[in-house]
Amino acid sequence: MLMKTQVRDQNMSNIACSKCHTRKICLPMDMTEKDINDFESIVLLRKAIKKGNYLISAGMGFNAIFIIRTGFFKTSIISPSGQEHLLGFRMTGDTLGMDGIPTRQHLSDTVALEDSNVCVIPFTEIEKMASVSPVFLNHIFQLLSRELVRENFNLLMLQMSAEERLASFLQNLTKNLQIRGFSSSEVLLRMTRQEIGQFLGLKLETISRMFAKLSKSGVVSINRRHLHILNSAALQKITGIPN
Amino acid sequence: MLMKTQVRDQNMSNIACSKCHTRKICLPMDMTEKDINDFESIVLLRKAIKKGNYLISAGMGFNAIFIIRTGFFKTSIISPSGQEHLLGFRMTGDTLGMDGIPTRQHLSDTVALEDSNVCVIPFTEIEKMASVSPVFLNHIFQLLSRELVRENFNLLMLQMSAEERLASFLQNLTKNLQIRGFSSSEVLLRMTRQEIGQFLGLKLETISRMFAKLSKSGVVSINRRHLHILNSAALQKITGIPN
DNA sequence: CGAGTGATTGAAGTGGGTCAACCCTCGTGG
DNA sequence: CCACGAGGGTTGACCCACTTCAATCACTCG
Repeated sequence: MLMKTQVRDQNMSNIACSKCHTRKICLPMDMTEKDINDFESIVLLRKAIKKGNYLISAGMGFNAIFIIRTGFFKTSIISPSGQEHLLGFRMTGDTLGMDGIPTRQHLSDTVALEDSNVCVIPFTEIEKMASVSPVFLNHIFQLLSRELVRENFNLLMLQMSAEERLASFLQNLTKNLQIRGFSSSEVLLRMTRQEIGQFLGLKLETISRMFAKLSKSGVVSINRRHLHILNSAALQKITGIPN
Repeated sequence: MLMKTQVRDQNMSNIACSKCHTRKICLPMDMTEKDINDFESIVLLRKAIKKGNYLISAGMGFNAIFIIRTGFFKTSIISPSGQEHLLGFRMTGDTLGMDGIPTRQHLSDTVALEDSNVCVIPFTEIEKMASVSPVFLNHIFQLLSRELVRENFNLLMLQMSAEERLASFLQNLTKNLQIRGFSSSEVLLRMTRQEIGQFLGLKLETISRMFAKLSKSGVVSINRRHLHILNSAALQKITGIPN
């Protein structure tokens, strides 16, 4: 079933990580030319996901991890009480599906918020490669623990006030956009107020009000999904987190 | 400096994991006799930690992971605003210090809440063993992702009401005690109301009030640190999480 | 053009925070 | 052996940040 939706990319005879624009983000810094070639050889597939579609569903069997080439995703879980909670948003170069490693079963949903494109990396290949290349094994550890750091941060965020939460969300978002070479002052939000709220543990009305507040104080200007960061220093001041 | 506080256990000529009572919790199920013997050979040290002392400080260099033989710990981080937030409590058989793997530097503090005893496992040995034993490599993955699952759960918890948070804290605690063969109905709390609050994102007064509420409705009885779970089915009902 | 979804804004309600007083227990030292 | 102090816990009164409910607005897309 998975195979049916996977298609070999038509635009390239083979997948050249060494020439990919996300290289700097999805591969470890200290990989040699040879390491990269080895890695290329196990990234055999691309997969396109339309906006609104699931790349991963909770409970689904785990057999590959994904790296986002282009697009934007949200990851979420349904709480026992039936509410959806967002674990985070992922963009170009981010890894998806790591949470399936332990149990060989995915724990969370991953949905495309715009038409997207991912590389598919079979986990058996990853294991093989990790067992012969310490550099690569270390990279996998790094990826896993990057997740841990992210979640730690989210935990801290949930203890802040509504304004601080939204400010750190925006700070984080723009930092990630900047790292990837996108504009960090002019942003098209890919998610609804409701989704931001589900991520930050707030109601959509509160998100709207906090945007209004940040707007009134001249920190941002916002019109529906079009966001301008006018004063990123002020954002830092609100969160207390240096960039 | 680390060496100074590490002492070879005096009571045993060498450390026998195969005979240790925490074996079922800290080692993977599918380890062969040989695997266990190999593992034993790299667990060379024990370390005793007095109540109130740090086993790990944030920022400290990472070179070993620890497994709790006896005792009880809290792990915490200081937020940019200077507040202490608890990431969780750890008991017999739990692993400590995994968060240092990525950066080779610990991210959080770990403090003993009672006099405790841990096994010290040098990370270089773990890496060596992981590169030759797929079973062991897999175990390390399992441990890392167990952390991820735990944090996911904490995120969900922070979206619940005060009563629900305390109930799921108690549910979790008693489940863990039960797995380890302790009484799950009669518990001596190792932490203060303040620490429970720092973990659940609530103030200590709120914890006290919620204990009073659970007490009034006959779910628990509590006197300072002495807790009795009178109706664990009611706890489940409050959290909505089956056991 | 009209329906539907997402966003904004106001008014009223409430869960948990804040502040403060008081209690209990335990350890310490006169 | 008792007095004392300190730290942890409880409880009440009040407050406020966020939620809830509801009305209205603004795009977008059949």
